[in-house]
Amino acid sequence: MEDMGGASVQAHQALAADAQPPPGARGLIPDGRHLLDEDTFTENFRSDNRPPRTYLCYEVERPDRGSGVPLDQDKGILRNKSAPGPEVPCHAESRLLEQIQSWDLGPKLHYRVTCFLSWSPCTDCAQDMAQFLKESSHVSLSLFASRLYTRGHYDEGLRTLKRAGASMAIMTSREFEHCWTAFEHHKGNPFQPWPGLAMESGKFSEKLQRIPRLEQPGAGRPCWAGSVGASPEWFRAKAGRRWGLGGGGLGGLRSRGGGGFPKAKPLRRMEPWRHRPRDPMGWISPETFFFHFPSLRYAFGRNSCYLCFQVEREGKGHSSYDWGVFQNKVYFEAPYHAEFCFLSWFCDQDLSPDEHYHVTWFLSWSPCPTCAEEVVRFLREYRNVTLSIFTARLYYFWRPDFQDGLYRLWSAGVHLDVMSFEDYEYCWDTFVDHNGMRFRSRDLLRDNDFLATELESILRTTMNPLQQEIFFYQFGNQPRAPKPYHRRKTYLCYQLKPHDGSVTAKACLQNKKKRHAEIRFIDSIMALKLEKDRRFEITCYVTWSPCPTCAKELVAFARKHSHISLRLFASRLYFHWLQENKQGLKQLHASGIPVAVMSSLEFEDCWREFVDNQGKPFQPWNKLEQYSKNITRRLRKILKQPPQNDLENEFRNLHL
DNA sequence: ATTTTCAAT
Ligand SMILES: [Zn+2]
Repeated sequence: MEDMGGASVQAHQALAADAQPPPGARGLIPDGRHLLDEDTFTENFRSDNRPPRTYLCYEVERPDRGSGVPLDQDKGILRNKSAPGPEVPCHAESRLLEQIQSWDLGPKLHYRVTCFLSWSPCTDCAQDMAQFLKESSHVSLSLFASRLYTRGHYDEGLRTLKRAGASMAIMTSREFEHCWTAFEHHKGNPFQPWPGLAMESGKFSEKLQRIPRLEQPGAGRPCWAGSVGASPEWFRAKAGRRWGLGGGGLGGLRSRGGGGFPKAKPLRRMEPWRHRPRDPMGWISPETFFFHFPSLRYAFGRNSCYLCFQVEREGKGHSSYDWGVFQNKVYFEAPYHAEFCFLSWFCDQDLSPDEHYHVTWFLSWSPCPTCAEEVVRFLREYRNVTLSIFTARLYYFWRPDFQDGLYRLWSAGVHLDVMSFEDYEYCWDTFVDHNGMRFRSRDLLRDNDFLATELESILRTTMNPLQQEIFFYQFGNQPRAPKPYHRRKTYLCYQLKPHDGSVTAKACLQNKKKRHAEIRFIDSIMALKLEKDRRFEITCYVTWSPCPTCAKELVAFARKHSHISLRLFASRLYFHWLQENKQGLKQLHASGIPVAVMSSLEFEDCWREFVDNQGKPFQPWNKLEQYSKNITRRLRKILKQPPQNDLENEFRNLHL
């Protein structure tokens, strides 16, 4: 800047160094020193553009004329110089500092510099400017940025700059108009705000204000000559609706290498802030968090679901990070669960098969079976995506179909867990508009232990599908348990269908917490709240016939729910020589619950419906039929039935 | 606390 070129010449040099448009062809008006042409202004300052370069328009207010600022430099336009050649790259802000330092300023006088930047300063520039301000008490600096440049530790930079006394704000239409008038070769055309200006500007303002400890008490919005302290056009997003504002990065995950050059479009090509109806929002309010995220067993009134997500993207030699929040919503009158919103947004991103994506969800409700199915399908298709789900509460956790959904997620390799204290803290720090407030768990963890145990037992004992070895061992009808010896426990596989429809629910249950599988089965069916005026049929396959207590419970269940007809097939008879047990079986029969012994037909069906059979056909074990016949003979004796007859064959064929 | 529910699972 030692030459006498002035701002426009420097900018020309910058353009030349860029080797992009030939000097003078675009950008600055050749004979209008301090003016930008209309296209350049629009391209660089419109906040919905994201060009990989920075323009800086500055004005200096001097106490008097001739106080050290060269006449033609009290106002100027600078842009960064990128460095394809040997030159060291230089941000526009550095060039401004160099320029100011080249002036012969009177140390007793006061100078006010106002800058309008197309991108806010990067970390390094902000630090440099802060340093400069500390050394130059006779200069004050006001910055207006069209957009926040959010790479690296930009927030620290801005904080430092602010502490050094600079004032900072996002440009509103007032500032754009001022720039238009002062720096733009507008040929007399009035400034036309573009659609969405106020919103874009407001979003960046919010983001700027959210930088912790940025605002100093009493520090207001900066003024530039002529702004007369008019109230700025703060954009206020609708309550609870904020959109993510890319870049940056959060605790522990922020991208490194701040000050990369040139100021390029942020690495992430995912842009959740583009506002389409299914796009995510940014932060949620503390109220939302404390209402929607506590781990409660009885969660009254939580009629919606929040999904806070982060996406860690790892590619060759680079990685990036994205985050946001989804809420379930109705879109063209159709409801979409939050999970679905995420998936549809994510699949819309510019994904590369060469990169790996690790997705983490923090959910207020765990996924429903439909969403679980959707997720499983998604993971099958996107092999380079892994998913972790931390859920605050379990959605309909007592219902077998919902349990099954969770089990399927888990089987598909999803890391699934109930949110822990640390997860809550992380969510607070990352997704909540906490305004610097420290995390307090308050009631968030109230039923956390219960839910964690519940999930664990769902994943452990909701065995859908059954593993092959377990099926063979547990359902085997050998008189003695084959070696190596394991205890043969009760497994109950049930299949429910409406009389005139196809299967609507099925699951395999074990005893749990001293509740026999049969009782859990009754619980499961009750939880479905089946319509009373419709007829249903349930087939159960059990490894052991019911104990007397369970038999009684089943009888009571059948009496109470006459619209449900129930059939039982047992592989083996449980302590059938005991009078009590015999009695139970008789009672079942007497109350319209037929009990029969599983034959190869039933084993085959059980294999097909409940076992992770990997498409293989059922292979009967040695003497299966013979054992089955022996047990059948025993049962008939108990039930005082005549030997095998056609009636029984019909019964078997009826439901299969 | 046998009832909580991405409001219509
Ligand atoms: Zn769902």
